[in-house]
Amino acid sequence: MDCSPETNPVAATSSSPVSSSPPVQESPFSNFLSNLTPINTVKSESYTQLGTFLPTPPVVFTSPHIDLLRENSFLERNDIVEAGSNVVVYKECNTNIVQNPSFEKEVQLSSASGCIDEYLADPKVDCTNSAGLHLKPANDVSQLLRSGITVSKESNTEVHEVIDGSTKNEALTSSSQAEENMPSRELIESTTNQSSVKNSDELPRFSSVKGKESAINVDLVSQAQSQGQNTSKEVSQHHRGIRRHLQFETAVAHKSTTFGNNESLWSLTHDTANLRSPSNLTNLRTLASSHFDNKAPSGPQAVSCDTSQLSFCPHDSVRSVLTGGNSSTSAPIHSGIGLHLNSVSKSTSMSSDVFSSRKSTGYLSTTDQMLDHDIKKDSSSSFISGVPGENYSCVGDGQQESQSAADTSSFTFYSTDGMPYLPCDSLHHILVDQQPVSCEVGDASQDANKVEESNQLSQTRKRRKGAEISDGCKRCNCRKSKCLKLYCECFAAGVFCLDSCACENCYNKPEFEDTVFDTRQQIESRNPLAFAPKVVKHEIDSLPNITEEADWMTPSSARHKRGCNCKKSKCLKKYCECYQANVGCSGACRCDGCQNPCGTKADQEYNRAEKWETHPAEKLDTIKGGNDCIKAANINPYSPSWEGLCAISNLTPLSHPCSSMKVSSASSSLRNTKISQSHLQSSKLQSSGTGRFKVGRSPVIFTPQVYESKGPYQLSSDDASCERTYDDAPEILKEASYTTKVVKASSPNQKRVSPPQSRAKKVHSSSPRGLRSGRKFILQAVPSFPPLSPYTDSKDAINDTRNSRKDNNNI
DNA sequence: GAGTTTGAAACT
DNA sequence: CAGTTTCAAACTC
Repeated sequence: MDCSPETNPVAATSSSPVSSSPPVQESPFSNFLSNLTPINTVKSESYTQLGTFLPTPPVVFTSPHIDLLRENSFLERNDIVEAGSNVVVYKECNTNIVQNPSFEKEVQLSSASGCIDEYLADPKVDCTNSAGLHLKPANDVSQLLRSGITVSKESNTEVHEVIDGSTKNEALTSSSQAEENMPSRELIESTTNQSSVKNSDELPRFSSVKGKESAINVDLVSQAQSQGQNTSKEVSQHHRGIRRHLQFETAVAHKSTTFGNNESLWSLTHDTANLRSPSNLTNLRTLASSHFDNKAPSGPQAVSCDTSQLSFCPHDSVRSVLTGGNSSTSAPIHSGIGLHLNSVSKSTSMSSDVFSSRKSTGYLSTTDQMLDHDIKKDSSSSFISGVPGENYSCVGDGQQESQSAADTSSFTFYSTDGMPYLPCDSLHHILVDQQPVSCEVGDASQDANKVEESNQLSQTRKRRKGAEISDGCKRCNCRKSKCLKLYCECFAAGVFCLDSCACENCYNKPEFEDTVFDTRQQIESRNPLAFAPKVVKHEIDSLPNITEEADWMTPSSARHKRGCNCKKSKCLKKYCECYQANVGCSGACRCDGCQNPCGTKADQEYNRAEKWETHPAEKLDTIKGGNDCIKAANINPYSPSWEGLCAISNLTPLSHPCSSMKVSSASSSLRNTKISQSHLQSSKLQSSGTGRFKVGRSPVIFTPQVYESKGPYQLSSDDASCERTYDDAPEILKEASYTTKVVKASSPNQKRVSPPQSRAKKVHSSSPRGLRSGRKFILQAVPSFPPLSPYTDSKDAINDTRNSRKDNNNI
């Protein structure tokens, strides 16, 4: 696209070009490193002390994974194994990857933005050191790396020497183990080599965009994985694709910040809820990668977690950091990226069959995809969040799909709001389907044919009007919005537009990263939930002590967050977002003549009302209005706040589909913070208001379209609840969230299940008639999650009544 | 493929 | 906050 930065609509706030790199030898980085304490000398007991040095809390792996971790060299460097303990404390590099310049500005203060760079720059710089480097000007390493990037291949050696020398730590530099397990050096070499291959046009991109060093590094890593001799074009495209991936990584890294030290999020105990943590995802990916490296054929049993729960909300983490939130709620950015990168690099040698194996397992990570495509030499990273029940679409690079064999492309999986739940397998299919095109390399004639076919397919797809493509991938077709408004599906999903998009004058590209994020910030300032998933799936079947509620909840009680506003489509066409998402309309909808096959608004309202009528006790705590209450309550049934109440401990931000930026949250912006339930409760109950989140840039934009959340009190890690709490969310949302808790606290049969706190007391009991009184409701008293299905518990008579009312409503 | 319809997003 | 406009996807032909 002819998008020149000069015409940047938003502002050319962007990126301050990075001028020439300072002489490497003069970088203060050297002196800084020289003072670092060798990580290996750190004992577990000194974590407290270390904590002051390392903002990143230790990562705790449960014993079942210790061997695995060891086996995969995850523990070799910075890990601390407590003797006689089943817990391995893996001290993770506090890699705050801030690819996003916008975030970088914010995060640098409290995080080691340069950590990842350093980590990459010198494999011998362990995490501890890296973590400590947060004190260091973030640009130092970046500058070093830039220097390495910009220097010719011949100078790579010199660069490395400089870097190594800068550490002045023989222990760090001489460790063959580190060398072996931390192929960063190789990566650097490879990347620098590649950089030498880049044409002159590429270099400026690497070095001129502020805050992109990390992304660049990761890009380089990815490139290094499989690319030995890539053409400049390949590098360029690949780079672009990776950047998308990196955004996600960033989000992941930031997201992890929100996890408390003691939380088991990092325990790789098949805790699906944990997978919602980007950090976990990262680790899992890493683990999976590593695991596959060694045991590819055996499948990802080690990572048998349900990736479907993955969701990301980078914002939260970053904001938490920025706000200097307390450690309990906003742990220092904790990324695990180091591991990830490490594994990535280690996975460079992965064969495609390994990927096939992974794909078959249902666990596909960014790493997997990245590796997969790297192996194919034509793809860039992508992120997949196999969220069961979550719709993901692949925002793919048409070129990739069509030209993958010959050209580099990137793709990103989105979770589309409109699609039915797409199991991980679906994603696999997508990838696998692509594989034949992109993977099979060998026969020249075949390749040529495939390329031709791919090109044809690509053109066909690109011409196709509409975003969705047969493969489930989406691409926008924006013409006037510059892809910087929510009109743009890509932008809304938190992903960059792809080359395959048919958009015009597109600014939603990595080149305009700053613009994109600025715009996002603006939008979020108007509507903090703008990039939140539109649809969330709320499963309460597993609600402890509230099992009966499951009876009146549909198996997948997903609902559109805001509800639709259809007037003419009767919610029978994809114009309707609810219909598009395969979710029933709810009281939040303002649709007319709703005939949504997944459930009409009337059904929803009736069910809810019926339930409450059947169980007036609940009304005592929650009702103060009539049906309006229901509607009002439904306004935010899936709001982050609401979700946060459901399972604060299991926050799951998602941002873009297949989970990607249509698992986005990327950012989406999704600012999901994993906050201890107790904390959240207390904060909520304390009248909230504390700005746990600040609307800021979303590092990564992954906005899963469908969130799955479970009961508020389900702390089980098995439950993936997506809880997002937005302190900056409208008060109404907070209140709604609160009310949800109140409602959940009551079982249908009037069994009170330890209501959240005394706040419920504030809710005045209302007469049983309150529900239908028609009075204006009080949001705080309204349950936010209406029953999606008939309250089976309500007996047949009720059902009969319901049917009759339904008929009336239809009339 | 062009044109229309639709409803979300953006604007006022 | 409501009404209007803009926008792009969905849809129709």
